[in-house]
Amino acid sequence: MTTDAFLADCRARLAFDLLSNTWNAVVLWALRDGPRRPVELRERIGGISSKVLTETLRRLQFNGLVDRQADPDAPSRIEYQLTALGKTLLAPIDAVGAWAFEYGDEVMAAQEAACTPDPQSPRPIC
Amino acid sequence: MTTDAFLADCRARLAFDLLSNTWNAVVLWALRDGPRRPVELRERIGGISSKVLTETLRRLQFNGLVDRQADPDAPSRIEYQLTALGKTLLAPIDAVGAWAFEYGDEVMAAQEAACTPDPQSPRPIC
DNA sequence: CCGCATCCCTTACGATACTG
DNA sequence: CAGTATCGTAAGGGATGCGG
Repeated sequence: MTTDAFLADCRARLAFDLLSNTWNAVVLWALRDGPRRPVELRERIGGISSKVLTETLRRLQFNGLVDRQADPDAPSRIEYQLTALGKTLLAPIDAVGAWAFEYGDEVMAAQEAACTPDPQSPRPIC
Repeated sequence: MTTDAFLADCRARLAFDLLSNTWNAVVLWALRDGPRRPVELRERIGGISSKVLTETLRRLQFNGLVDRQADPDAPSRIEYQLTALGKTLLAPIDAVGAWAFEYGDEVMAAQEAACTPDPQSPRPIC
């Protein structure tokens, strides 16, 4: 792959920007099984306000990852679903999620260790 | 994998938090080939200020992904390198980067399309 | 060169309340 | 239920300058 060039302002930054916020990846993931209504998404996800969910969906829509559709019979019934492009992002997201499951404990352990620091090391963040 | 549970406040969020800022992934990537001094990192990366780089490295250090070492001979010569844990994150990062190389064009195309909108669709972000 | 201290700005995010 | 409008806070990030 030798994606070394993605430093500076290479194209790969684009994907990191897509994942550089709290909710994009989570919402994409919540849509993995098929179309979902906003209220369903909020239930599945938990802890996301209506406003932020809408913002996130607009952002994903803007980037071509998500599609918005109103039920022809009941136009107030809205559904969102992944586009073909959006589905292709599930694999990388899954890779990140799988990593977390495997190494999440180590990260938390490191955080705790950093909070009871060896006094002579350059001070940690905490 | 069925990481469906990572919605709500599951552990998988941990990894997304790690990648939920502009520079963490980029700096990790810049360290992939071995130890680097801050000045080297800034050259490789481009567009990152000294202050922000330091903050980022502290953050990564705090999460156990990066290690800071001073040259015993010249203590003002500092080097950072990936920890074993940090190296394991390279694979998921690579997955994201590879995705960007493959689909980045489509994202940019979608962005442009959203900026010259079909007037009757729910307004895009722009 | 390292990295800390300031200052300032922008934006994400959250809570709440309100309209169709 | 879907979405918007406000308001407020917190944090990321950029620019600059200083001290070790």
